[in-house]
Amino acid sequence: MADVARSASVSLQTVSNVINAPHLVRAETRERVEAVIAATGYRPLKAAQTLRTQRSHLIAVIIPEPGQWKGELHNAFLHALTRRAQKSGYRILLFTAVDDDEEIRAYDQLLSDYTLDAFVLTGTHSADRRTSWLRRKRVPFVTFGRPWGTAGTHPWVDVDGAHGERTATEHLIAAGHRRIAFLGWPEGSDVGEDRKAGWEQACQAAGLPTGGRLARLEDDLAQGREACARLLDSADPPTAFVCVSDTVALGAWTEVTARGLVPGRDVAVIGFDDSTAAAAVGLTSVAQPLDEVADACLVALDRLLSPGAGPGKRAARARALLEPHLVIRSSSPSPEKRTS
Amino acid sequence: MADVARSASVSLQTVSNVINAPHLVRAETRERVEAVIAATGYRPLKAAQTLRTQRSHLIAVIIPEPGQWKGELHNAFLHALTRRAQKSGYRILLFTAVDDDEEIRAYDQLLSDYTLDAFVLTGTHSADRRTSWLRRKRVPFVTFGRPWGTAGTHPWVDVDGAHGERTATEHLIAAGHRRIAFLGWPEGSDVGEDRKAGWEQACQAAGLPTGGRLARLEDDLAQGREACARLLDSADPPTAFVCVSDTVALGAWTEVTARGLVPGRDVAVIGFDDSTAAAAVGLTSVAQPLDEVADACLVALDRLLSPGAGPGKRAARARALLEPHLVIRSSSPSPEKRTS
DNA sequence: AGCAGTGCTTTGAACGATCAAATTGATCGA
DNA sequence: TCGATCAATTTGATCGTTCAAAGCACTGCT
Repeated sequence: MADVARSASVSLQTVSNVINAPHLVRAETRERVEAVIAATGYRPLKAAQTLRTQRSHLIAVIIPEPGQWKGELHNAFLHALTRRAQKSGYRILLFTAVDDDEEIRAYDQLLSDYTLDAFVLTGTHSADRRTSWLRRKRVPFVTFGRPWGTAGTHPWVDVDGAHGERTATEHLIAAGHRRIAFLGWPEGSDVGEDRKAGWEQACQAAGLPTGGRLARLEDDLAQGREACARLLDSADPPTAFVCVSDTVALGAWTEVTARGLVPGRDVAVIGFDDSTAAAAVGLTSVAQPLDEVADACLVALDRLLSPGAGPGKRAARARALLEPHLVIRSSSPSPEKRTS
Repeated sequence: MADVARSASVSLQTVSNVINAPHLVRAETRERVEAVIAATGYRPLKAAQTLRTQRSHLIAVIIPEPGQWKGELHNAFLHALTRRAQKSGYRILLFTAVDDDEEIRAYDQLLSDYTLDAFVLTGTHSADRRTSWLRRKRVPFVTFGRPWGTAGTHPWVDVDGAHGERTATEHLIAAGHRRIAFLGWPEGSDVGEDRKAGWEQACQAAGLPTGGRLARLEDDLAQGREACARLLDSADPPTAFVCVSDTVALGAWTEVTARGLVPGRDVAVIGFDDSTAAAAVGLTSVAQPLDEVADACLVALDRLLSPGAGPGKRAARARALLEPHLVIRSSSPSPEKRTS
């Protein structure tokens, strides 16, 4: 910076102003300084800025144990977030933790070591200790996931699971399906119940019964296959399966295939999350708009971190409920067939 | 830090010494300072240390486009790396790039903004511009992946793919298989050829022919399934398939299942990478020891970053070729059957 | 007594940036 | 002509830490 100042015959502060408050500098001077900056490739050192301003431009995000919180989705989210953050001059810092308490301890460490600007949390659930801890410490954060059942609210971004499953179910109904089953998770999962509700809503709106068409199982391929088999062997077998996840849907897909039936022609199957496995076997799936999620997260953080967002006034609280979209593949009717 | 110094009635420098060079401080004094540190929970600010020492304790790693370089594996690697780095007081910083040139530009940005300690590269290939660029800039780095065909060497860690496939093939031979096929990638992939070589070695050692038992295809489930079908329909069908990846293996698994055959009983299938999909369907697979890889990466970096590793003397160059291990599931003979 | 050596601790400067306040030079109305 | 106002720029202090050099007791040797 001293070099730039000398070359442009101005003081250090003027160089700083050209970068951080260009309106304070006369156009002529500014251009001269900018030319030198461009010529030398000067970029301010984050460490020095951080020391002075208490801003690191770092955002910490957890990287979960592989296999937890559906690794592939989190991975895609991390990617989208990293890309989007980069565009706003932020960077993503990783950390690990096996449970919420360890995660809180990780927050504490990160905050005292690095001078973090914010956190992005994933996998929120009811009575989430993490959000209350962060709120108490007045640390800016956004969650990917609604504050399920929690009273205190905070900026969040989420994907409307109910809307996704409703769309999936309506897609099947439009193609003539009348006996549509739902393969869901056990009770107690906020996300799971939300997705189930979408299926119910669509069925009820079309006057289709849901009784006896709901199976609850762990997020496991084998259990999905088994549940699918059970329903297919029942007195009144469904012609379509809407599933709470791709894992479960792939189980159903496997069972259908193993019976010599063709998914999409004989029995329809729809999953959730649009995993690579779904794409590989041609499974129709509800895709989360992760780029939009990442975008909304950073917009919320920008608002939180920009001056004016003091702890006193919490202006427009950012909440974004985004709509997923259906990726139609061979395991469900193609849109053209919607002639019924 | 000033608070600690005052409470312990010592100077700032002594507090610093207690933390960074305890041997310089008298035991009595040290204990007094340590007590105050413990009581106040003081931790030095990274930003200030970085400014002074030019060390950020930050390691940058790419997070690839989802679907590239087999996302799930990279994700698991990132997790292992994050955990291991945390243990050594380092943190992982993410960045994205779509190709090598953009990646190099990202290096440049990261280096001038943050004061990075090192990079960890993945997916090395022959004539890799990234490694030469980093070497030229004298930036410390380790690669997960051998410097395929490159003359200049640098610290690297890799998994012995040939050893993995050899082990897989020997496992099948020990169980009595004599007609073992290999589903591999097209020529030109260093990793692919390495894995193929393992299968060849095992076959040759056992006097089994490999001619006509090799299929080359893209890393795609459908192509894996197709190649499997072609071989099964040939005049001399194989009884077992060793595959270059889980994706391909799952294709073969699907084809076997669709024919009403039972994987592991009628036809054996073995994949590579031990993905969650493999675990879900019970596919035997070669697992990369990612914890060990992460460990070796950090050991190498520690050596690179510790004093004494000046650019002049490059003491013991770190290279680690780690052995993967076979995770035996239902799609291949169980070890007990090894009675033949 | 004087001087070098050793062990422990303190002092002053520096890392690279920004903030707050001071300075300079115009412009302008009274 | 003089002070007031305003825009553009500079000066001095500061963020929290570590480095380099110095200071201060002792000890031991001559």
